[in-house]
Parts: sequence; structure tokens; C-alpha cells
Amino acid sequence: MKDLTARQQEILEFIEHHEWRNGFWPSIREIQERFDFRSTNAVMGHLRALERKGVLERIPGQARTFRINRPDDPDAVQMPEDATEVVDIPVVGAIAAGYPDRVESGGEIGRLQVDIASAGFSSRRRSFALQVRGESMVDAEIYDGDMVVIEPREAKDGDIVAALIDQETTLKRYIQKPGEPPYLKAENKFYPELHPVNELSIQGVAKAVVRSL
Amino acid sequence: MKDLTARQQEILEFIEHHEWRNGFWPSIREIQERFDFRSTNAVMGHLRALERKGVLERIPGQARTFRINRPDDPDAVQMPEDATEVVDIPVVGAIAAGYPDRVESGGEIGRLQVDIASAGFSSRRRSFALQVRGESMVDAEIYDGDMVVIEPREAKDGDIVAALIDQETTLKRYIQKPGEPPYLKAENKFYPELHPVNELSIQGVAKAVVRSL
DNA sequence: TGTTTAGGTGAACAATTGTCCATTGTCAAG
DNA sequence: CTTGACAATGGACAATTGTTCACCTAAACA
Repeated sequence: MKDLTARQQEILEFIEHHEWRNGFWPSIREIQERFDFRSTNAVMGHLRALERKGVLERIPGQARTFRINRPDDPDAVQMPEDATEVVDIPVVGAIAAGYPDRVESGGEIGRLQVDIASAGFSSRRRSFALQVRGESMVDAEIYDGDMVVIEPREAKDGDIVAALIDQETTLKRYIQKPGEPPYLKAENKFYPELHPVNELSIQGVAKAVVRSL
Repeated sequence: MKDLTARQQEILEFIEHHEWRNGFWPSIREIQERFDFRSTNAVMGHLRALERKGVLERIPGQARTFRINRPDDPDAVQMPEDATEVVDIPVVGAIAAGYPDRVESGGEIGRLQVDIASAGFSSRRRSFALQVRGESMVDAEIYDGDMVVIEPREAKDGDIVAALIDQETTLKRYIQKPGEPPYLKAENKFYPELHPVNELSIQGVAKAVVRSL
């Protein structure tokens, strides 16, 4: 593909950007306005050049009918190399007993995909997401309805963990001071629950919170 | 939301399908042809009904400028058969001036993928994520370092919006009471900032929060 | 020096496209 | 029986939008 001039690149980017922002393509005169051209023909020249170089297609005579030939996938924004690994996470409401992967398929609410680079996950682990009920973690800024991504691993002091208490999975802060037995603590100063730790009951450590607004 | 009639559903599906296949929206007369209407006004009637029911938006007088409000419930969305439709979102830190709302490739921190069903997104491309700096939204439970998913669209009263203030993108609460001019408000009772609204400066509405723990 | 290419002005034109008016018919609810 | 929502016809109009012609400047080039 021939190289684009700086100006042609600008035009192309504006067209792409307009579509991305508004959901539809710009008209010639909208491009003209953006670049303060005094003539629509300035735009026409650039469009012809872009078509000649094969990066752009149009349907003659029809309004706002662009088609951009992106080098890669036409629709998807191109993925940077470091973002190829994506964690695919089942979202579960409450886990009655056992591990989340033993939960029957009906217990799955939805799925969540989070890129490793942006959230720092290790993809190899069997992560899952848990929908929070109740106010027991409000002091850790986790609220009713939030989804918390859990990564199965051993907890260390200060971690927020998903733990099985009374046949139900709940979020608690894991406290382990040197020389003392560890315990679990709810992060709500109005309901300061404390629980002894059964090591087997800890299902994993919270790595991220996702909240729909 | 009111239910659509069978005919309205057909029209809507054709519009969506057309965009899916061609990359741009159909004109009124293209819809007319598809349904063998003898008058464009038949199409107009359906479009008005769809707008009235809130599933469709248009820009009056402008060609091929549809915007479809996909319902949030996953059942109603019957786009293509690939059920793994995922919103692929660039994560940006701060957005500099120049192109106020443009995400330059260098400014990309990472990438976030959120499944539509779990987060209730309506658009599959135009969203982006913004990393929050500062404490201006702590009373809305959004904290320093959180990532906020922004969907470009017009704000309504009570929305949390990403707005360009002093060449910098910030999160604010959008307040618009009937009969009063709208304004922006920081959600922090210790720093109760207020800003007048420049309509052009609103980049989008916050749809979700993602926080790494 | 002449020629090509990129970039642009200005005005006019024609096709596309959205909009509106008046009317007709069906059907279900009140 | 009337009313209102839904669906559609037919024609006209006006705004939007793409297209073209003639002409200009500057830089690159051979």
C-alpha cells in the first residue's frame, strides 16, 4: 500500500473517528468544516487520493457510505501484542458449596472478560467472578451488586478473600498477624463480624471489582 | 419500554442488518425498497414509532444517521449468532487537547474486554475506558486508579459523565433540573466543585467501573 | 524550464434523501 | 358506534449531500 501524506492521514483519521464516536460516517461538508476548508472540493481531492491508494472505498453518489480498508480485522480494533491473553471468567451469584467449577451451568449469571495487562491477572488460574450481596465490604469500597473477580490461591495478610461461611460464599478481609491465628473480618464498621479461618474454606483472593453504573 | 409490533421489529432488524452487512446505515428509500412500500411515508411512520418507543434515534434532516438503542437484556438482543460478543475497549489515561475526544494510539494504557451481558452495554464499538485520577468522585464510590468505561452518548440528569474541563478529561455528575441550565458537579463533599456545562465538552456517560485490587 | 503532484478556492449543478400533506383501510378497545 | 393505534398510498417539496468545472499556489523533479 502506498504511503499516505500527513494531510491524508488526518482526513482518514477524522473519518474513522467520526464513525467511532457517532456510529455513522461524516458527510463531505462535515469533513470540510472540521478542516476549515472553503471548498468541498478540497475534501473531494483527498477522498479521491485515499480511494486511489486503496485505503478507502465509497459508493458514488450515496451519502455517508464510506468503507475503510483497515490492514487487519475490519471491525475489531487491533489488539496490541501484550493484550492477546484474555481471561474468560464465569460470573456466579452465590456458591452453595464446593468450588465454583463444580457449580452446575445454571448457576452462571454471565461472563466477564478482562485483559491481563489492565488488571494483572494470571490467566492460567481458574478465576471466577462473584456478585456481591450485602454491605459487609463497604469499607473496602465494595458495594452491593458489584462483581468481584476471584483468583484461586492462598491468601496473605490484608487480602480480600472469597470464603465459604455457613454454606455460602462471602467476601471478607483476611488477617494474619505473626504469631497469631488468622481470622476473617467483614469490612463494615457497623457490623464488625469476625470469623475463625478454616483453611479449606478460602476459595480465592479478590483481584478486581467490576461495577455496572 | 413498550413492545414493538411485528412490522416495527422487521424494520428495526433490517436497519441493524444493513449496518452489519454494509458498514453504514440505510436510507429511507432503501428501507422502502426492501419492504416494497409504494411510499417513503410508510417508512417514516415506522421510524417515528420506533423513535417514540425509544429503540431508535436519528438526526433530523441528515442522511443515514441512525442510532440504535439496544435493550440491555440479553434475550432481546439477537444480533449475529456469535454469542461471544465482547466489547473491546481501549484504556486511556488522560486525553490531551487537540482532538479533545480522540484516543491517540500512544495514549493507550491497556485494553479491557467486558462481555455485553454482564455489564449491559449497548454499543459494541464506541466505548472507551478512562483511568481515574484524584478523589473528585469518591462519594459516588469511584476512587483514584479505578477504570471507568465510557460510552459516548448524550447525558441525562444524574449520569456520571466524562467531561473536558481545562484541557483535561474528568469525571463529574451531570445535573439537569427542568427549567434550569445544566451543570457538572464533583462527587466529593469536601471539594464540592461546580462547573457550567459546555455541551460539546461531554465525552460520554460512565457505564461501569473496573478496579484492580 | 516545463511537468507532475499535493493541496486548495469558488461557484454551480444534480442526485440523493428526509419531510410533510391529504387520504384510505383494518382492527381492537371502550 | 366511535375512537385511536397501526399500516400504507401518492405526490410534492426542500434540505442535504455528492459531483464537477475552471482556476490557483507551491514544492518536487528531471
